[in-house]
Amino acid sequence: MCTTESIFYSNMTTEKDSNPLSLDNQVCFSLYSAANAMVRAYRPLLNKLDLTYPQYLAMLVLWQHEGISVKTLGDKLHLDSGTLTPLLKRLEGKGLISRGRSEKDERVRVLHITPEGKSLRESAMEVPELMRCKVGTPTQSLVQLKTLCDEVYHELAVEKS
Amino acid sequence: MCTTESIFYSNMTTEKDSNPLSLDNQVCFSLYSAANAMVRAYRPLLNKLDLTYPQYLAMLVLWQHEGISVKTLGDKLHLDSGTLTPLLKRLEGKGLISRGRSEKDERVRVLHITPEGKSLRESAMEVPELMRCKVGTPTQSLVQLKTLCDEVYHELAVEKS
DNA sequence: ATTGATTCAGTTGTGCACAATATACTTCTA
DNA sequence: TAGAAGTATATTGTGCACAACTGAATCAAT
Repeated sequence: MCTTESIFYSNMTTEKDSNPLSLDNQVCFSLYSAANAMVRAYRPLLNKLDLTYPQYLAMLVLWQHEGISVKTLGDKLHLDSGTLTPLLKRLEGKGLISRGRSEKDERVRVLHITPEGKSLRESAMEVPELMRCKVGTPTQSLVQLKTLCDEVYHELAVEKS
Repeated sequence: MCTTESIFYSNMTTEKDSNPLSLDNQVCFSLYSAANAMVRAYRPLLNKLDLTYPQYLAMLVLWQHEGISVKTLGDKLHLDSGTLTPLLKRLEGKGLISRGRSEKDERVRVLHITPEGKSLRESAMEVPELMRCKVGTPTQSLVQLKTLCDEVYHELAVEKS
């Protein structure tokens, strides 16, 4: 149940249009636009690695956790097999990973980094720094943004159970 | 040029892994996950209106601005014609909008709301409130989140020119 | 008026994101 | 241990998001 004490919008000035169906008042639209712009900004950097942003995210996890399953990867990235299976096939096609089978459980795919995948990590190391240069926003604000995004994510994700 | 004084990550604790290629340290991943979760949370609400989230956004603009062009709509939604043309055809297919031509300039499409589109606004009015109920996050935090998202968006969007 | 650049919308192709479903394998339980 | 229930991955279909490109209309500036 909800107290319905307030509507789902947020604008800074009280003078502005207070219509809840106005785009300017919607947090979600700002979130959506910022996320799109962010992926767009990554593109030229990741093109040099021949990776998309979701592929880059998958590689980040696999560089840290060798031999995990599709399920575990999906839990970490908050993505399902419908998204990951074709993405992982593309990474396999580029020779960056291998998609083996677990010996203990024939259902699970075990994901391994190839030597080429490993060596790509060197080029990827500079990406966070280059990306940081694109955003003039102070670091403290970015920390705050991350905290708020994580908060909203958990509010929306926990509710599923 | 960039001062490269800091890398593009942000974690709260100093004890944690400070690897810039760690998922836990990336603002962008939090932003990306929160945006995905948000669209997912809208889905059951918008299913009742037979709209997707981007379609809902387009309708929000068209309810407020009758007779605008695809270009103007794209400027407001930060989307291009490659995304909007098929989306608008789907809205037209549902009978919610009409896609006319400008008399002054034969290149531009003029978008109008149909009576059915207009009447859908009534049902849409409750969506922001229902959505607000899904997020326990205090309003003040959401205002802050919106401000930060808008800031990041402009940092990334202005750079294009 | 002619041409050269610009603008608007549309098309094509790729790659997510996800719902719904399928299939194969595993585990639980009677 | 046979069948039921559960789990892991894969498949199919829809709808974005965007890059790259096309074609038509308009504008600029002679």
